[in-house]
Amino acid sequence: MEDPRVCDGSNMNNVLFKNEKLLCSSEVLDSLWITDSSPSFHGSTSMVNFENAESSFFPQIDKKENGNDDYDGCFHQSEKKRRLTPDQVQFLEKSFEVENKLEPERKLQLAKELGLQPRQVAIWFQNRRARYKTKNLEKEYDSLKQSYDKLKADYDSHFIENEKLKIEVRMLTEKLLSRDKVKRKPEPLDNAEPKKPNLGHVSPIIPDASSAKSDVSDSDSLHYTDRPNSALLEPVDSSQVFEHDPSDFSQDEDDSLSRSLLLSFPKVEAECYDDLQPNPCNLGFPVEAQGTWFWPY
DNA sequence: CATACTCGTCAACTTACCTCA
DNA sequence: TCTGAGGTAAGTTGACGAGTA
Repeated sequence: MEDPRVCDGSNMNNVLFKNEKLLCSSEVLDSLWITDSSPSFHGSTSMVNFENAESSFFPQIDKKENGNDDYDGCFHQSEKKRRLTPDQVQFLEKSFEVENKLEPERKLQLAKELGLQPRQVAIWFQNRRARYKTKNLEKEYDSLKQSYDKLKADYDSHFIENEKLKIEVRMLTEKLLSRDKVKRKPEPLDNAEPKKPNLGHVSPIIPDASSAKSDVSDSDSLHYTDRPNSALLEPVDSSQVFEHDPSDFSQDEDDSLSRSLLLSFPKVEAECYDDLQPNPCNLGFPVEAQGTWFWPY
């Protein structure tokens, strides 16, 4: 059914790689190019003379349906649209795969081979590029959605892990504080009183366990007793807090652990999630998910 | 050299037609 | 047979670059 003149490999190559050949051989171009001997192409009048055309594509177009009157008329703009034949489309597709842009020379060559007007070829390429772009966008969307879903899953698992760690920090903090209270009990009351006036301009040091936000940040200030005015910040002698008691080795260990936890966790969280926020796209997270990036301590 | 004009091409959008479930 | 949806060829528009007077 296919005319080997058009569809055999060598001929296809002549069309598809014409541009390359153009660069190296004008003779090849001449042989491919419009000549008087070409029965299927006569420049701008090619559509008028198709009755004599021997292109394999063209006879399928019309003779089935409309006879010779429409055979010519099918290319008049007033006529109804006609689909390209599968062979024509296949040929154009192969050409598109090679190069999706259409140089004028190639356009004319394809038009000649397919028995179409150069304008039809140009339009086909324009529409094909548009379809290609649409499909590409769909693919891109799918891939982005996949990435988003994966990131979301990661985020969710990190969030859960983070919640667990926060609970652990809170428990350890409370444990630490209750131990401090036990230590302070034997102290005479008048030792603490002179420091009361300072509390007026200093935030309370004892963290409120009921306030989630104060848990970590206040715990930080509790232990930064080496600051210059730490004496003013501390309601009790800081030396008592960090008093080294060789007899209570396990407690010391516990204290160190608590301290390191208190100091390090907020940092870790900040490092983990701060880099999510500067992303201008917010990684595509929905607004409701973005709200949880600001941890309520 | 700068400017204005023409021409060809492109992307984006729209319309009209065809096919098929 | 009718109909609506989807695909596709072709039209329209505006932007852009190259060539030219």
